[in-house]
Amino acid sequence: MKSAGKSNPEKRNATSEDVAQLAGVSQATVSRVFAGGANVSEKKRKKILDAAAELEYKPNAQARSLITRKTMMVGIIMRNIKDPFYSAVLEIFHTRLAPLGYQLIFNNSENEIIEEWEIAKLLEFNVEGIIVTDALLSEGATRKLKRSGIVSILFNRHAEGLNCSAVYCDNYLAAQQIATYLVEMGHRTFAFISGPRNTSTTVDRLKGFQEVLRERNIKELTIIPGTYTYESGFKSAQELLTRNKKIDCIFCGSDIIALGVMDAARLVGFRIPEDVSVVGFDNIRMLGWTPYPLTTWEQPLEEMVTSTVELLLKEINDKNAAPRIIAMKGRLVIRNTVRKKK
Amino acid sequence: MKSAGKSNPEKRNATSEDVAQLAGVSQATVSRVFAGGANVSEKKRKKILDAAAELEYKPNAQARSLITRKTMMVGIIMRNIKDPFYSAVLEIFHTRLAPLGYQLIFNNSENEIIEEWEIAKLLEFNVEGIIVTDALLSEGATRKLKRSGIVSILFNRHAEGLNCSAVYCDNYLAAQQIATYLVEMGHRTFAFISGPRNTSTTVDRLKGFQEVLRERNIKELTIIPGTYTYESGFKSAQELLTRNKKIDCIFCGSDIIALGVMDAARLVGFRIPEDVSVVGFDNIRMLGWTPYPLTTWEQPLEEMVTSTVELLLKEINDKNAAPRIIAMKGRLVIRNTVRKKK
DNA sequence: CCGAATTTTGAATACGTATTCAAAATAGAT
DNA sequence: ATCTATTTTGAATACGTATTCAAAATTCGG
Repeated sequence: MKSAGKSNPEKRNATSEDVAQLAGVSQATVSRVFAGGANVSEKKRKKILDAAAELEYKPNAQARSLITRKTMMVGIIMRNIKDPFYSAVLEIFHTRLAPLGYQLIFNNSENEIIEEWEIAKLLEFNVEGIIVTDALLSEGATRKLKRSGIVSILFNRHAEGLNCSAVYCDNYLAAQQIATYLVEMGHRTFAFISGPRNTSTTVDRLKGFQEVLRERNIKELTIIPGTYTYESGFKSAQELLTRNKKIDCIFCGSDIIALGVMDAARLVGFRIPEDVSVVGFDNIRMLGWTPYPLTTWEQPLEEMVTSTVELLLKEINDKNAAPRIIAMKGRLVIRNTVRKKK
Repeated sequence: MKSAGKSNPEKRNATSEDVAQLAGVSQATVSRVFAGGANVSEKKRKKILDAAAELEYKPNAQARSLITRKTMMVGIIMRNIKDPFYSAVLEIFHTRLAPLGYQLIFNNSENEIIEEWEIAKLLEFNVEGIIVTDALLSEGATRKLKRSGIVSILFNRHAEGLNCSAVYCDNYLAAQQIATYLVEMGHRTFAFISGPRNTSTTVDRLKGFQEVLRERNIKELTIIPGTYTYESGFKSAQELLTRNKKIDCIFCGSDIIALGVMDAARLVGFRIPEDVSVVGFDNIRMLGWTPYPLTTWEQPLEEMVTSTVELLLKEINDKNAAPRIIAMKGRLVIRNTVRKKK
């Protein structure tokens, strides 16, 4: 005896052909109702919709995309999804793309540079675009994408020669403003606990920060590159503070790094901000939590995602559009980890 | 003048037909090479692979799925992606599914119960299965999925009548063991700051916890339902501790809740664990951070995801398989937020 | 070297839709 | 009622692949 119940596992989903038959029209007309909604008489439209409802018909996305050459799918490749900043990014991307009918194919990567093999599957699935967060695309990957007519956009990174659009927070400007603020608060000796060296993020921030220091003729800047993790921040701060006690202020490459820095500092006996000031970057939600009233730079998250999606759509609709690089501003959020020094 | 550069936007991707022509064979043979790898002579295979490489040919997933009736796509609907526990879950799902050739379509939802309209798009795209984390499927949605032959699996939830597979941590057992541990540590008055009431998660834990208390003839248990957020935990603890100072221990529905609880408690002047003990649930990575040395229940994350994927594949390959509900154990992780009371 | 068994191959077809083109139906003007 | 302009319709086709079926090529045993 077969398994009971009404569900018949052999039954195929209803097709537009089935609907057409039930409604007494041609398949073409059914298609018109579900595609453009082009000219079709009210009478038949109603019949078709009724038939479709009865059969629980829904258009087949694969068949449709075969003919329209639009898959309505976008790939997203993320590093660091465990960082709350990027969890939020993902959520917002979905919130923006879903109403437009786009599906989001999620991919994880550990790599600083996304290579061809990592996008191969997305190519087979003919995504219309690829969003890459916190990482770069290799030259090979970029070339392949371009040749396949697939739009790609870097989120929170940019690269000069790469011929690839990007949306990011203007780290140069941000670092300048942060540095200015810190100097005006009376700080003179600095450390920068950053993310990986040679990424645009780190380079730009360093440049902006150093520029201000140079103008003010301040020389004390220790640079410690690492990764964007709590552990990295913790370790770096521990080393820094035990070997050199004369740091006024630590500028961190991300909030998560800053949390590690704060915990390490406190563990070594430093009070924040009395003994050492700390500044973060991102303004993640956690900073509302009491142990971490971190002064930080807020990235305009929502706007960055909005711009990215706009750019994406624009390039999808005009494959000849030249790549654009959009820098967004952000703002300093002052909480309680920077002291006023006399 | 048109935009310069070699990329020709009108160029279509190479098809198996193109490859066939270049290699001097039939389209069918090309297909055989890329599909099953079925019988095809070494000589021709080589020719075909060379031609394919030259044309940068890759099979078209949509066309393929049309004929094979396998889309190699799985949908995942997540609540609470901002909770680090679930960020980790997502990452692991991708890590498990990618090597199997499955693409993961990410969806976000705020809802406790996923309704039909939220899965409609996934149905159009013919995903082979849907994973739902931390939420339930409505009856309508479940019925629709079943009728469309789409597998669905609840992750970290379960429901009796729903005829839907589930993988979750055995909350009943966990709560029992936690309660036993707490009682043996000398605690007598308890609060349970939980997630939403009426979810299996909360119900099971409450049942297990209460059972132990009943056995030991302990009556003091205050129950405060909320959501799985820091803010909810913070607020609940604040209320609880200002109105009733005689709580030995607070059992929290998730680690994130517990972090809010701890911060609130400290703010009100309670030391942890000297004045009040706190226990969490999940064992998120953040617990390695110094301010939060939380004793908690570790969910066997990796194993849970592994089981979910196994179940998924099994049901995809045998649509008649009866739904299974798998409860996994986990273990108590003792850190430093529960005191030994005399 | 021959016949049988086996492997390899290509022509044809199906998957489910959108679109083109010409025919049919309708509306509109007189 | 007649003729024209417009709207609505269906037959046919294309999208790019996997698979079936029968024919062609190869291998094998003696």
